[in-house]
Amino acid sequence: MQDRRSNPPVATPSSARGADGPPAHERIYRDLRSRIMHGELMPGEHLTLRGLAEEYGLSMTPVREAVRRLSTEGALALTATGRITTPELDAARIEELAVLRSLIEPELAARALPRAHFALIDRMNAINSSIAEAAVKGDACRYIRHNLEFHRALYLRAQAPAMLAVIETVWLQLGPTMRRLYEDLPRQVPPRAHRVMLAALKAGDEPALRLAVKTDVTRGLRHLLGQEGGG
Amino acid sequence: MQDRRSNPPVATPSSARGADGPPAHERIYRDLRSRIMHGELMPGEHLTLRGLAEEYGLSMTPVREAVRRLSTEGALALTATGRITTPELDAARIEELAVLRSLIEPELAARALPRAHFALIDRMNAINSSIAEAAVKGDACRYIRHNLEFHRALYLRAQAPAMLAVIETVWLQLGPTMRRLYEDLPRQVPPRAHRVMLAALKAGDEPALRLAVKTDVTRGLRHLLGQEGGG
DNA sequence: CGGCCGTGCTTGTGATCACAATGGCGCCAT
DNA sequence: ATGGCGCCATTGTGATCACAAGCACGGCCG
Repeated sequence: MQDRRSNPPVATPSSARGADGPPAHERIYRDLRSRIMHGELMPGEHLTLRGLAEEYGLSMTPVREAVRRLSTEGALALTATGRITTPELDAARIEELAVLRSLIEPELAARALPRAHFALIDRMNAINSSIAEAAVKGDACRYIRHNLEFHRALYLRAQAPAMLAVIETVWLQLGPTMRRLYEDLPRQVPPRAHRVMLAALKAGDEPALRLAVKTDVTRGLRHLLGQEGGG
Repeated sequence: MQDRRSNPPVATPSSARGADGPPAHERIYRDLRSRIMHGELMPGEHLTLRGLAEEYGLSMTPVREAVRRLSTEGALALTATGRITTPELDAARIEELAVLRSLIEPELAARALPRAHFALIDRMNAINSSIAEAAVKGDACRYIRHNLEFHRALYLRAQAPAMLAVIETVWLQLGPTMRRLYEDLPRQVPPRAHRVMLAALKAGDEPALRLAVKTDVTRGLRHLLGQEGGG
């Protein structure tokens, strides 16, 4: 790229701030985080600070902060020498993360249950259709994105930001691996457990909801572990 | 501080690197994280990048990364304008974090149970004594530190790094609040549930262990919520 | 005497630079 | 032809600087 400034010593930071919204490092962080969580990056992919900085039209400083935050969350892995890659999870790690999902998500669902209006169920139904659509089109990224959106729409009603943050971190860590899964595997049936969840939601049946959520998560686990040898 | 270098343009980074161990930003991160998790900082305390930089004898750059990572983990709170404080948790947030503990820690304990040698139980007994000792001396920091050490010693045997990382993040968020709790409250009995945990461990009784862990965590919750109005 | 506003110090943000270590690649010797 | 070695480009690390937005304190006016 050309020099964006003619006077040698410094550049004007104000010129880069098109909008006064969130600061640059926050924007990179959110964008990268979303891309990783939704499986837009394959496991083992290499990233560089300068590459990302150029991609986002910024200097290394904010990029570094974003990358560091993401590596703390397990969304990115740093080699011993500090190189940045998207993580490759082994079977044990995947199992752990799936168990965390099965521990936390039923609780979130149960907390959301009393607050689940009809509008929410309608919305979840719509998302469910989008999932099926993405599955038919073989769009792995969209499939993952809508799948998580389905869960998040429900959990947002739980009024439990701390628990939601934790579970999103788990999703984040699973992001690249889920990408590989849905890339390789023939598309799974449009989610079956999701329909059970919706039924339990309508019926106000908490135990059934908890079980359905756990089943949904565990089903994904089996697939992830089943193909782990082939990766 | 005086200028550490006479030539004006740049300083030599090599002079600051006394040891070639972990990089500076990692050291600050770990140190700050430990201090926060173990309640060495009160809730609502103010920190500044330049202040921390001076305290650690570094520039703002690595400090910024450490602070950002910690704020991502919920160990530090940033005001809307970016000011850094140690978080003040409300009752709902505390309850959430306690529930997360009660969901995850029994699972970790159960996974550690088959691997719990005599040496581990001995060590946990010793830590338990240290807890009682700190309680008598009214040393809140040491009390918190040994209490977490007690749990961590057990959970390390679970061979579940991802789950351990998550629960440590929860501890981290509770750090300053626990500090305030143990500061105000008259010292609680030297942990009762810990003895039950040890008994269940010796007996190899998983359900009893799960219950004991959950009880230990929930007991802390009640105290935290009970005094929440007075903070 | 109290509330409002302006000014200045404080603080976070982002860019740039110098440096060291690493990883990759080609070259040379066997 | 292949394996080892050394050089160069790449990449992360940390320091420093310029800038803008705050917050606080003090002065001014009501």
